[in-house]
Amino acid sequence: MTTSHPRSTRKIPRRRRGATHRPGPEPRSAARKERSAARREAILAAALDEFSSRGFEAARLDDVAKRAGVAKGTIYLYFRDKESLFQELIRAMLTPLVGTIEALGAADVPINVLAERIVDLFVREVYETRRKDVIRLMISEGRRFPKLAEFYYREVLSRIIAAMRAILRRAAARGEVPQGLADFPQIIVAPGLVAIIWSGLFERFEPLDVRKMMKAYVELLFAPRRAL
Amino acid sequence: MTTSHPRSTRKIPRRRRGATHRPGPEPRSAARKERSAARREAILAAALDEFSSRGFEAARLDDVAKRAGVAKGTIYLYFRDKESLFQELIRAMLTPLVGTIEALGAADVPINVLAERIVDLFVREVYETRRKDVIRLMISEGRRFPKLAEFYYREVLSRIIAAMRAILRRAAARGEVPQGLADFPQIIVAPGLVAIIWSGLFERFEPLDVRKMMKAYVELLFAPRRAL
Amino acid sequence: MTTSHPRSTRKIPRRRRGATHRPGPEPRSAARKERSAARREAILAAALDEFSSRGFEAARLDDVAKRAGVAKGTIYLYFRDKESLFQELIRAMLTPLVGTIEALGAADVPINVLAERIVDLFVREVYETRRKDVIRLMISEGRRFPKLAEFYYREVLSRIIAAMRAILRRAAARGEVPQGLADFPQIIVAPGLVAIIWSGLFERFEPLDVRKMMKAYVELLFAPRRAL
Amino acid sequence: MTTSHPRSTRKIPRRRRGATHRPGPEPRSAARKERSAARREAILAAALDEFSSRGFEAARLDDVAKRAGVAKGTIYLYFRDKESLFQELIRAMLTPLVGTIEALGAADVPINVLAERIVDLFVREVYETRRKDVIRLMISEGRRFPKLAEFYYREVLSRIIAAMRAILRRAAARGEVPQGLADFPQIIVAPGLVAIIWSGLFERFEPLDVRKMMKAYVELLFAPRRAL
DNA sequence: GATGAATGAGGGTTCATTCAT
DNA sequence: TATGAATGAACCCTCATTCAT
Repeated sequence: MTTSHPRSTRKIPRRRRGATHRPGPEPRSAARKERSAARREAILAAALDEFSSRGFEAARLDDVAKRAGVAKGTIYLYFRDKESLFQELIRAMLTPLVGTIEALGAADVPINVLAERIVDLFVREVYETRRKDVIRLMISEGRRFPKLAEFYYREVLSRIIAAMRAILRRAAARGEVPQGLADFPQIIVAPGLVAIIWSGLFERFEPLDVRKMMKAYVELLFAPRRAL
Repeated sequence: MTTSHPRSTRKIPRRRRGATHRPGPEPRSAARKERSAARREAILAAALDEFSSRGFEAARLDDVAKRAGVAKGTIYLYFRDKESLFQELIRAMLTPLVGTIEALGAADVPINVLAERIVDLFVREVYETRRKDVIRLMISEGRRFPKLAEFYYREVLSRIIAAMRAILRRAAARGEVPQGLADFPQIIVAPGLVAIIWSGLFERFEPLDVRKMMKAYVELLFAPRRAL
Repeated sequence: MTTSHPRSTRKIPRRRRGATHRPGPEPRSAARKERSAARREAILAAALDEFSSRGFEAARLDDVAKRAGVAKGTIYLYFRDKESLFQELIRAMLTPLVGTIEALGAADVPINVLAERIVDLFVREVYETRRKDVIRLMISEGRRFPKLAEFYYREVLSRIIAAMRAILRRAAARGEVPQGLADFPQIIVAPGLVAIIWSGLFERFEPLDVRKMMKAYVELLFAPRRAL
Repeated sequence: MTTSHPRSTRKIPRRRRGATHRPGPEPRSAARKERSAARREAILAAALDEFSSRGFEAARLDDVAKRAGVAKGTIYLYFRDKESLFQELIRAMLTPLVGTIEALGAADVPINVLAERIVDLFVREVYETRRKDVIRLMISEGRRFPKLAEFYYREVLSRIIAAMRAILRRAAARGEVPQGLADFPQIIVAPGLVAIIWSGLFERFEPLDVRKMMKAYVELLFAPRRAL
């Protein structure tokens, strides 16, 4: 199952797309290459802004272009279409996370120390950056981009989960956490995700101190236990 | 042919969409009333399907109508516009939850017993029903409907949170959970939300046994502790 | 399924249609500027045709576009919406009239000479041109565009009336017309308007020789009088 | 030529109309007949209100029904469709005028006396009544209803014009007006029409005292002349 | 007759995408 | 490369008309 509905985002491409679309312009000189990369970045940044505040469908490439300081057509020099732009945006911002987390997980330290590091990483590298918005986008729009969800699962999530699982297994072996927990690493990241969702929807009614919440969570999880 | 662009004369739609829009046709006879209610339900059900699979913006009222077995115009007899349809959908399905949860929370039983009840409620009344989709919609689209988010916060979330807090305070008083937890009831519901998100995005890659996960979570949280 | 009807969350269109809407695309090169102006003219001309034969409401922008040889969306590059198109059409074509009439009125010649000139102006510059249709539109649709009516009154009519009044006062001072006439310059232009209305409605049953009618009118008005 | 455009108001009737449509319900008893006539009148009155304030296209039968205090479907018991309603409205209100004017014209009195009577008739029977609105409608919408224009020309205008012509010929024979005037009776009614148009468009900027204007006009036309 | 719920064609407007310059 | 004018498919919403009750 991809989506219950038979139609893709845009049923049939308006006009046939050339099969030879290059992922970006091929600049000759180093200066051009630099300028080109800068434009690409500008477009991605603008796209994040627009997608974040309006959602994928409602965001207008016109606005992205304006915000990026380029012409509408220029976007198409760097991205095949709106969907590509969206997907590349998510890929570009989430991919780097994996390595960092895997690296963290490799350290052989007590679970509560590790937990603190992970929380810190989450807050500094995700919650306090644009990555928060990207994850929110992934959560909100991912369902309609099965390919993207698949990529995200394969390249990001599954690896983070694997790292988590390894950590949890080691911790369980040491008696720091219950055995069964390694089966559900989702539990570990759940409050982080909820914080992201909360910040987007309800912050204005009831602010949330993420760091404090994460700390409370870690304490809850890894407080010394009587018998396991 | 040189005048500057004049502004539109009529800025206001011909008729103020009044606050008194009736929630549907007002049928005279009982038979009609029944039929009317059935249609309303059919439209809401169809809308949930379409909104769920495509998202609010991308969903087409044409498809909603087709799926509900009515003409496009009929939708407008029951809902003012697409947005109203969306919001009523969410309100109608989430509002009833509150009472049930508050009722549960009133019972003065040990936290792990209560937790089990709540998990059961969540699985049966949310996760295994269309409410799961509605919550997913709320998460995905809520940002672009501030009024809806506010309604949801005020009428649903804040009351659920209050109930949770009460439960957690009682549990903390008994030494069942750490003191600080009552400050972050979000922690308690986090895995439930994550399960909902997961089911929408990654179920097909890696199925999730919610009941088991929730059980693991409850065990983790409320396992007997050494010292708090 | 019982909540009262919620109001729409987003009451304001995504983007305020600003006061700074440009009157058309802003072409860089001279060639483009020319082409752009030509398109604008083509759209206005087509719009006049369609509005004239169908009326504002019944006219379809699709037909305007087809007649102008552009795509439907192109219209929106030059005009904010259907109403703007209509209003600009009227403004653009009627504004230039004022200067000409005021200039005519400045000449200090006997009333019957002046009258002849005005009649000639009316026939050549209005009755035998598209301006006749524009005035007919103004008469037919003006009621539903109060802003347009106001503009028309302020920028066109009141000035024409002022010019007429000046002329009539001078003529009255010379004993060429009764004193009271200056209070009702509408009387002077009445047959012209009636000719325009007639041409639209009854020409096919009974053609009207405007020039002759206007001549008869002038003779009637300004024939030498016994005593005033 | 009917209209320059090839399409009628509604290209093709949505569904075939029965050829046997009766112009109104056929009530059995006198009471019913009365009630039926009253409804018809109510609908016509409501239609006049709505058509007058919005124009034919923009007026909604829903509003007409509401204003008339009947259901939407009821209108179709009395009139074939929106267009019929419009046309019958105009016919019903303008037809009675003819007799009155013809009667007036039959009196053999000096032109200025007659003129005064006609002015009085116009003000009391047209300008100060709903007939003013009907004439305004005829002027505004007539172009798109060639059949109606034809009816109006044949049944109303041509007869009024004939009456006017007879009057003017008699007056010319007496030397009261120039010979040529009988060729253009439109001139006589022109200020009346202009007053109607003015009242709809510009009254709020500059009120017009019709009676005074008509009086000024009559004086202008029929003041004793030196030589004709 | 009278009702008003239901229909569905129609049209204004938007916006992703293209392409001439 | 970059631009932005132009395109036209798509979609929300309206409302004349029908017809079951």
